[in-house]
Amino acid sequence: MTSEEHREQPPPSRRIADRLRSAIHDGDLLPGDRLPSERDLAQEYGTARNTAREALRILAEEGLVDRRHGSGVFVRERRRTLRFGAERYSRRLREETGLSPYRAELAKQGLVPRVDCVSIERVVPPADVAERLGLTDGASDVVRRENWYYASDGTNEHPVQVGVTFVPWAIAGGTPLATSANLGKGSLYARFEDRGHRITRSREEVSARMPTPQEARGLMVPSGVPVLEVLHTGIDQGGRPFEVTRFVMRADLAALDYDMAVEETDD
Amino acid sequence: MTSEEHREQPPPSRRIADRLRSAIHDGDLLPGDRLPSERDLAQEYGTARNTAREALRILAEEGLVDRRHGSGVFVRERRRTLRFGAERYSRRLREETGLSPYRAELAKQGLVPRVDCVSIERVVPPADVAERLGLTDGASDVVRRENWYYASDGTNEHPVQVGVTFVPWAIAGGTPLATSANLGKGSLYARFEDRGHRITRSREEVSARMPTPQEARGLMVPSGVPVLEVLHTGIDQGGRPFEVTRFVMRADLAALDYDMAVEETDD
DNA sequence: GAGCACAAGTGGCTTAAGCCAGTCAAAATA
DNA sequence: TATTTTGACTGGCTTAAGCCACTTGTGCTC
Repeated sequence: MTSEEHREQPPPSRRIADRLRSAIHDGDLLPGDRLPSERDLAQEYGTARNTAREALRILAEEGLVDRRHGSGVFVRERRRTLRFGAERYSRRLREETGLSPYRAELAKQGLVPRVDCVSIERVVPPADVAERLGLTDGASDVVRRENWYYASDGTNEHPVQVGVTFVPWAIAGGTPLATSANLGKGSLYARFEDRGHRITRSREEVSARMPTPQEARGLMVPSGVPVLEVLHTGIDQGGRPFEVTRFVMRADLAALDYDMAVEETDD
Repeated sequence: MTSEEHREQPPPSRRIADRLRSAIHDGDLLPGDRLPSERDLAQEYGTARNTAREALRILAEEGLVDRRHGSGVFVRERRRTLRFGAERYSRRLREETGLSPYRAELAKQGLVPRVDCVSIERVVPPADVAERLGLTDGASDVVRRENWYYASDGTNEHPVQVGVTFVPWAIAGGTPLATSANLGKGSLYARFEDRGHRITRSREEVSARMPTPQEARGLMVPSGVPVLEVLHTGIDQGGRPFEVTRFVMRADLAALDYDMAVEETDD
């Protein structure tokens, strides 16, 4: 080995990506701005078009830019995110507004909600759901309700999340929960109260991952945007779980707020 | 338009990716298995190597496979995730074990924790942090403590998360909080109690995104894995915020558990 | 003025070829 | 036997060229 300093420098595609990333962070490129075209970048840096293309792909993977076929590559706009917290299960909120948690949350932020109940079925629940509902086995079928949630700012409507709710047949059977897309005033949790289950605790297991191709299509998740997955368990006044919902939400449009007492009392 | 059915079929790279993805989901390829090499795939599907390469890149972006230079592409192993919940701030847990929340959490799961306090500085806090601490402006500097958290299963150690804690100088000044990496028995929250701030509420704002290049390097985040970002605010018995911590954690190694009372009482 | 056709420009995707760098096991060597 | 060397194989990255599909603005036509 000679005495020369071997300054490990990144490959050309990385260097181009680094420079563009800096320009975005420094404000030289503002949200909504168009980046130079692949062909222009290639010429500017003296590389092949594929190399410039690779640089843009890196930025797209990081979620910094949007690539629009036929139109160009644009600095991604920072969207206002919806914030969902546990207070959305509050009966007070429900009674004051008569709205479902999702509708109440969007109303607070001046957005127009739309919820689409795409299916109601009687099924055997997935293992993790059955476990949380305390259904050991056998006659353990549940009602599965799949809802799609959209938000509109007046001009554009985006899908925000999917929620799949599982309710033991013992609770849902013979009620609108098992049959009706429209659950009436107060929505889901009001119907549970009708059946004697008042939500008093909420357990939420939160994780994040990249969307599956189906999720990416369905939620129109842009590249470089993960999803938040929330496995929510509703627990009634008797400490019994009565409902499990799996939410999958676009992480660029939604976030979660939790405001909790730090417990010193119980175990 | 003629009468022929125009079955929109995906490009070759997608088709290869789809087949490999199915093989993974169906269990034909198990976690840890090696996928065919780029050159083999290209030959098998009669495409250029770059096309096979693109297929593997798609799977890597989805977080399904690990690419190891010189070695091959492997189905990613499902890791056991650490679950962090609000009960980790409990004084009971602290007093029983004498451990910091992180150490207590890992101990419960039989893993070996390591925490590295890499810097303690007096700085002007970022705007979002200052806002949550109720610092309007002026003499609003804080102590900034940066901690790196690792987990080891006995053979391999992984970085799990970074936590950057901000404490108003009015609270931290002249205490170990402002100077010492090792905070002694009970760690951080015990020291706050020494100063008269007992944590009674915890506000956590949870979001997810792709890591920045620095984060990806520092946390060794594999491709196709997002990070969870948690902005945590500690609130004392008087309802005053006394500490804000921004956690950035690998979403493949960690998740969040929240178990909360649904509030009917206060506003 | 409204509508349409077209052309220029953009990203999407592929090919075929090549060189580089990391890995790993087999073979050669001490 | 223990160590080193070597070479085959792996992914990393680039080039140069080409065709396709989508978008958009321009200018023409009715």
